[in-house]
Amino acid sequence: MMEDSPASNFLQNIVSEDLASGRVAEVVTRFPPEPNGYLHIGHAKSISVNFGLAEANGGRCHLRFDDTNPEKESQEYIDAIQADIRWLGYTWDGEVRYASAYFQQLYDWAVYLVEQGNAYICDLSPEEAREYRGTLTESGRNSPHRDRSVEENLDLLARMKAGEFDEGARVLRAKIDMSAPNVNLRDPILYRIRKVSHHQTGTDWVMYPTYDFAHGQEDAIEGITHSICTLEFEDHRPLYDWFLEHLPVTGRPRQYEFGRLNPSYTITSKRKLKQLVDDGVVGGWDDPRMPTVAGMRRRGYTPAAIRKFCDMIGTTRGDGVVDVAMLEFAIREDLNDNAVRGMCVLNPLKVVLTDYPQDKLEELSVAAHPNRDDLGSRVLPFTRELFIDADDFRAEANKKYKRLVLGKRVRLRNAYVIEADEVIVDDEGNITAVHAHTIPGTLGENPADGIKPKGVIQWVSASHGKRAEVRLYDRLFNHEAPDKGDNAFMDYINPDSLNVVHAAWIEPSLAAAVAEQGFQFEREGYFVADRYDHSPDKPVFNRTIGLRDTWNNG
RNA sequence: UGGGGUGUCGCCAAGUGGCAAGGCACCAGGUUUUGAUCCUGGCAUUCGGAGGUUCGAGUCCUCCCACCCCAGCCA
Repeated sequence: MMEDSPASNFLQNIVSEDLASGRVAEVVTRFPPEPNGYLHIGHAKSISVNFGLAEANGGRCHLRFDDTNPEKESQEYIDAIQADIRWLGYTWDGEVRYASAYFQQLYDWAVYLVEQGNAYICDLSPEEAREYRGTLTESGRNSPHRDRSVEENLDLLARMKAGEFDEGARVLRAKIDMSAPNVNLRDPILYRIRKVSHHQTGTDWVMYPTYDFAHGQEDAIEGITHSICTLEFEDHRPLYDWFLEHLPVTGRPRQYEFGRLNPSYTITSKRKLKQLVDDGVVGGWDDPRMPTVAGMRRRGYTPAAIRKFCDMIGTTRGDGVVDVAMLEFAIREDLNDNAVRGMCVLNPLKVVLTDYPQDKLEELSVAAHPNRDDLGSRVLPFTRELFIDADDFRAEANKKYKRLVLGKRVRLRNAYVIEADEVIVDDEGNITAVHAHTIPGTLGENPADGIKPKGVIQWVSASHGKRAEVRLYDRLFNHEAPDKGDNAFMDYINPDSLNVVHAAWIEPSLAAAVAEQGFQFEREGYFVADRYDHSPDKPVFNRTIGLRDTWNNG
């Protein structure tokens, strides 16, 4: 096995050079979510990049809540985000950090900027400010308040902090350049008045710093060396640097951007994900169909698979759409290697083995995994009456059909080869049962007469099997790029994204599964015992992902 | 004639002037008590386009084209 050296990517190259040249002695990164929603697959990528870069280079990674806009944030999100990061298997350095813990320092720096003549209080209304800002192709105009004296600005700023002004009445702005081609540099807003309680600081503040005035300084305070974000912040980098240059900060972090992850058939806009939750399209942020970390967890995806996927797709400055098939591959690979096997019949059809004694019971000991002896074995009760899947029987079929057919043989997985003799039909012509007989001596052996069955099917003892609820999930959207356009994503909801089988049959050992344990139900796919609803008395499994299926002309 | 980015196989992605890695997907075989796994083989005379420099260019230069981001008192 090759040593898994850190995947080569442009960020690793930068870090390597910085370490080699001595620009930094240690790599310190940070994952800085705003607690305004649950983490999704895109965040998982960012976490993988930030924690991964630190891990691979003997550095550290901080977890910092970028909580500068209390209106949309909450403690619920803070708790969920921490749980998700831990579940993914990452450990942040030291305590959890909060941008809000730096509010006083940030305010002091705002005062400093005013004193230096680099910031001013502006009384323009939001509408006026927009008008003064100009457009992408036309220069902006200076605010009429741009040349207030330092004294007046200091007084106004203090009164703003004291709560004398209404929301929207005034803002603090940096004095940069209203004609800058980069719109972010046209006297950006540093502070806005928001008379709302903050989940961390309560009512201590009535004004809050904007992302631009906070982020770089937070990084500097924490000694972050490489501040990694996504591409859309690229235009903010000049501003990020401007503050670091004009403020008496000690650290000198640098911002680098990489391309956002966009898996096909999924949405990664927090606003849209929230809408799915609020509109009841899904059961919640952790609905197994959601691309959230909590949703993927409940779906049965594993941390190892998610991390593998993040490594597979690389880290670049491109902004393409990654085929979800890659994510699915990572999930299947991990589960195939590690999940215990079991048998489950989703659409039961009774099979009566007419030659098998009514009261006979054989307890077959079979491998838990086809090529992992270390995973042990399980016991399968074999009896006269069994259930097989209705799709695995046909009165007649062509030779491509490798399952049970009247007058033909099939191997019952881990048990006997049987041959179908008769179809039992009810008054309306529906098949209610199949009568069959076993081929003697076929337990672990091929038929003595040399007539090998063409196929193998799963089964569950009708008398010893357990009932279970099985939730079959499929992709939430039936459009490759549902995120394109404004609200079109609601039109692309897959109406068949959830199909609940209320009375499936599972082999008895599966009922003992512990919540979140993953299995492969042979020939059906990978399933996980539901994190919340599963219990031995009332087993509930979620389909994580189907098996790869190349039998495409049934 | 606003600024900033990105363009290498259907998708992701190596490649940093020397003769186009790899993965996913797909196709064709083989093994198989899972139509799974596994194994073998196939899959870019060509790198957005056109010129140019060079013995030699995906890599350098010029021009052009396409797509993405930015005009929140969101992040």
